[in-house]
Amino acid sequence: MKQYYPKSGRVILHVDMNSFYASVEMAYDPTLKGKPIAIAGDPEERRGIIVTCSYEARRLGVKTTMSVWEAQKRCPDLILLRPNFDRYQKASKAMFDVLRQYTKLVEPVSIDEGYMDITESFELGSPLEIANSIQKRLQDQLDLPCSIGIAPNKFLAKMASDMKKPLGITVLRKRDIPVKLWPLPVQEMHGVGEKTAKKLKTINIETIKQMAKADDIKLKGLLGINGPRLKKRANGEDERTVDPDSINDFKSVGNSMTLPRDVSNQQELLHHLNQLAGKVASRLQSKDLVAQSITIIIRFKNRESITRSKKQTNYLSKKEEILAAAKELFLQHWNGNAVRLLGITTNDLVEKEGAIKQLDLFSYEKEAKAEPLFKAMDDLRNKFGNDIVQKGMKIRDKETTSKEEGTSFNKDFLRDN
DNA sequence: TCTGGGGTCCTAGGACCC
DNA sequence: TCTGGGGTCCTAGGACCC
Repeated sequence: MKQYYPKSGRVILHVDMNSFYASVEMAYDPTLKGKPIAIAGDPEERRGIIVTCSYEARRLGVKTTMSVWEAQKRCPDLILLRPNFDRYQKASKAMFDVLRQYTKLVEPVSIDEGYMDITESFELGSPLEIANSIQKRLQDQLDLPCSIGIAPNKFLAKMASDMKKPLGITVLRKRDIPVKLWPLPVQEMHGVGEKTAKKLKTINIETIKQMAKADDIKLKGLLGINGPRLKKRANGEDERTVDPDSINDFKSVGNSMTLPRDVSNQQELLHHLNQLAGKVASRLQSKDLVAQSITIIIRFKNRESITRSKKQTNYLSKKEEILAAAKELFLQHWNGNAVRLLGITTNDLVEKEGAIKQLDLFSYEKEAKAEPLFKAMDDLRNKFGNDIVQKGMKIRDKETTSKEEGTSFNKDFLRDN
């Protein structure tokens, strides 16, 4: 195999699975192949939406986030499937295991997409050869199609993987930017949504090229620090590194539910809050995390919503603790109007081991037994600043809790257990 | 008789401290 | 006698993404 030596810079891949949930279902049941299928919540439920759909369904006018009844109106033969998250989770793990055969520098960004830094992987072949090999293996071994972008940084790789679907491979080099990237509408940029596109239109920015050439001061006034950042991206500049560990740093864990019908009965709402608290607690515990803050969300019948949060004096992890904190916020802030959706989110998460250590320190402090340790930590703070001391503790916690187990990757990943 | 649920990041104002 | 400005924490809301 011909060796490829990078002349300069990085080589980043963005691997994006094509209509992931639908593809997993078709891999699981091949008789579904070639048919219009969609993954959606309960079809009997009036609030169900299309989560993902096959390309056959897309051709017939079905789109993600469309309500189920509208999708059925457009496509009467649509096959509706309930989501099977365990199945998708398994497929996802198998897929990332394949990616990690090429490099350890794999950063999952969601269940079905991730970045890879293959700068140092040139002994495996050219970037294009590597991308071809990955795509073929995912297809042959897992029966799952993907698109891959190849570029010198994350932003360009992400834009590139979007350019050809399904089963595309797109190279986007710096010199390709004027021809391949700049003609696109600015809302195609990752990070520019409906609202931002609307704002940009007020200063006559409608294409990525216009964004690339825009005035920094104007952008900053309009979009804050995100303005100049987007301009840099439009010019193909993005320094973010591929971080394999970022997936483990949870910032929040929460659950919410749109109620089967709008509810204004307090007892009933508290009952739903109780259910949510149970879900959040079990997810926190399975991740070995405790929370220092809690947020509730209440969406009313008219779709307006409020969030209310409170920093806690104690760490939360048990269902009863989470329910008590959520209930307090709810009773304090609910105005009695009919509720459409309820949610509980826990924030400021700390790994349980670290939290116990800190609690231990706290109780020692009360008993004034930990003088030497506190003095040592104070010394460190004086020397390096508080950040370093906290980071050190966090890193240590991570090392002790990291775990990995192998999975054989073949199509059977879907059928076992 | 439309529009879910899981997240991340940023902004902005007020409290509080020095 | 009338008045500062920086920094951090807490809270609420908004934009965006998959």
